[in-house]
Parts: sequence; structure tokens; C-alpha cells
Amino acid sequence: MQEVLFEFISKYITLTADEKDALLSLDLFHTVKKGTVLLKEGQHSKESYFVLKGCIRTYYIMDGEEKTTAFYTELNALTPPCVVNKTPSDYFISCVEDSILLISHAGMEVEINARFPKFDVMCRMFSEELLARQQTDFDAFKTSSPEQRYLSLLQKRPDLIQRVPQHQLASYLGIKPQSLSRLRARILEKKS
Amino acid sequence: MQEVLFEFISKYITLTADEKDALLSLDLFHTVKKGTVLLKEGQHSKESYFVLKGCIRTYYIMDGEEKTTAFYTELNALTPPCVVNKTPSDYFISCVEDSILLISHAGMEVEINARFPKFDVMCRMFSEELLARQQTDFDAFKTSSPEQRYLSLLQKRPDLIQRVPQHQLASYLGIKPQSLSRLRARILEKKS
DNA sequence: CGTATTTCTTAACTTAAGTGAACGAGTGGC
DNA sequence: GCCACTCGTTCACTTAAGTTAAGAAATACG
Repeated sequence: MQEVLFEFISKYITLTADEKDALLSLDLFHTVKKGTVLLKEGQHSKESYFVLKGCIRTYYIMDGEEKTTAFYTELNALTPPCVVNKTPSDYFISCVEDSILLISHAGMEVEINARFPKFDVMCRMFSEELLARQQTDFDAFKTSSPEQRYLSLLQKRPDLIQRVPQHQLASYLGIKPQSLSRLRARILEKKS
Repeated sequence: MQEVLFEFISKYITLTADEKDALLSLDLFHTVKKGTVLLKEGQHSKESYFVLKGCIRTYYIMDGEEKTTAFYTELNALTPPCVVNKTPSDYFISCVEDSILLISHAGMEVEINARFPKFDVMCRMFSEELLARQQTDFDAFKTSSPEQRYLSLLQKRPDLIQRVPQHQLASYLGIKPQSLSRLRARILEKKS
């Protein structure tokens, strides 16, 4: 698992053995069981997550209903807005599958960034990259219908459709579970 | 206008007089006429934009139709994905109003960051903040109807509804201009 | 193993968005 | 000042998503 992390980092910066050791000494690796709730609405958290294996999701509870807005799978990172804004969280984070995560505290990041300025550069590159991707995804969402969104998900993240419950997928696509069922039936209809 | 910039920066870092001079020597300020196209689909651009006054928008042309996905007004910044990914641009950027912009090249940023590491820290803070906001906005979009989106825009950016053409607003809300007209009529109906 | 619960699908009906077309108001260009 | 064009609105009609409800299938759990 450590290899996976170092390979990922190597896409941005080159680490010395010392720096690798410093990273490993931080006790970042955690295994988390399916269903575990990592963050609750209203909490003041300072934790960021990086998925090495498995899947976590963010969701709101609105009128007693869960609304899933994002899934994070292998090599995806999540710093909740509440950490950045220092406000109570608006949403929940839970584990969709048994997962292996990197969990880092805001304080730890400050410390390691002070010792190795390289990390700061990597964080900046990474967050700019995420921002660009996020913008592109948002644009695609705005300019397409639920059906188009589903078809494009089928192309881009076919695994998600297998590993995630339909009703969570539905709100991720911006619709109700019943509409997703119907939409899938409609697509099968067309193919034949 | 320079004051506006420095006041904005002061929310993140403290600049010395030297650093301010260095910034000003870069020839960042530009006045741009309404309707000017700053970036075209297919172009390889390295420019980032920061709006000091006015309004710019990003839009795609799909099936010959413009789809506006974002508006950037006072104190908003935009680094197009094509700059980050070094790919040809998927979208256009144009000026909605006569505007005063900061336009920076990727190369210039590298240079100033090398001379003043502070800027790098600011850029990282800023892009993390943007990412968090972007996530929140995306979540809100996914979990609400066109009507709710319109009402919330009315709350959060009432100026936009005045300064921007309806058909551009419509695609920003993820719907057609006719639907926006109808939706507004529906809301007025309800109020009475 | 059987029961309870969750998940997914289907159906009938309601509501709202998409589509195509038409019209008046405003705008810009010549 | 006139014409062409864009823009916003309205209408009738189509299509798809929301809602409510019911039932089947899968899963969790004692």
C-alpha cells in the first residue's frame, strides 16, 4: 500500500528516502470498515482523506433523505469544505466498502510542510488539478440530461455502477432512484 | 484599482512595498470591452484571469448552441482547465460587460513565485478555498431543482440576474431560456 | 433458518422541463 | 429612420422526472 502512495506522489515531486520515512512516521494509514461514518453533519473536523483502496461517499440528509453528492475511489482525495472554512460540516462522509485510507490532520500538514517545502508545492499542484477537474465535471453536469450523465458515467467510471447502491447513484446523478430505474429500462429498450 | 487588488491579497498574506512594486511591474492590468472573446475553443492558452471590475463568462458551443456554465464577477478568479492540463480548451471565455481584469501568464507566475515564495502559499490557500466553494456549489446544484436554484441565485447573487442576459442565465441554471421564463412567471404567480 | 429490513423495480398519475413556433420589444448597423 | 437581428415571453404539445404506492429480490441479523 505504501508503494501505491509513493508512486502517486512521484507524479508530482521526487521524494528522498528521508522524506519517505518522515511521511511513514506520521501514522497516516487506516483500515476502515464498510458503513463507518467518518464525519457527521455539524462536526468541526480537520481531517482530510485519501483513498488507497475502497470507496467513501459524501452525503447530505435533507428532509430525512440521504442525498449522495460524491464518491471517492482509489487515488482520490477529499478535504471537506468544513476543514478549509473552519465551519461545522454540512454533510456526512461514510465508507461504502471496506477501505484503506490515508487520514491526515490539518495540523500534521502544517508540520510536514514546514519541514519539507516540497509538500506544499505538491499540495498546490494537486489542488489546482482537482479544481480544474471539478470545474469540468460541473460544466458537464450542467450541460447534460440525467440520461446523458448516466451514459457518460458508464463510460468514465463503469466500476461505480457495480460497487455502489442504485439509490446512492441516483442522487449522484441528480435524480430519484425510481427515475434511475426507469432511465436504465429506457436505455435497454433502445438498444434492442 | 490597485488598492482593490492589494486589499484582496491582504486577506491571505502581508506584502512589503517591494513585493507590491514587483507585482505592479508585471503589467497585469487590462481593460477589456464587452463582447471581447478572451479564449476560444481549441486554443492552447496559459492565461489566468482575475476580475477587478465587470463580468466574464465561460461557455461551450454544443450543436451550434451556446451553453454558459459560469460567471466571474468582482474578486473572482479563473484558471481554465486547459492551462492546468496543457490541453486545447473545451470552452470559450468572453466579456459580459466592459471589465478590468488581471491577466497573468503561467510563466509569470513561476517567475514571481520563485522570487517571493509567499505568493505560492497564497495561491495554494486561494485554490483550496476555491475548490471547497466549488464542491459546495456543485452539491447544491445536484440536490436542487431548477426553481430552487433560481431562488437561491436570487439570494446569493441578485446582481447577476440584472446584469446578465436571461438565455445565458438559463444554461447556467441547467435549463432552456423558455423554461426560465416560465419558471419566473410561476414564481410571480405563487407570490400573489 | 426465518424474519425484518433494505434495495430495486414497476406502475399510474402529477408536475415540470424540452421542443417548435410565433410575436412584440429592444438593439445595432447602415 | 428603417431593416435585420437578438432577446424575452407565451402557447400548445411532447417527453421525462417527481410522487405515491405496491410488490419482488437481496441482505442483514437474531
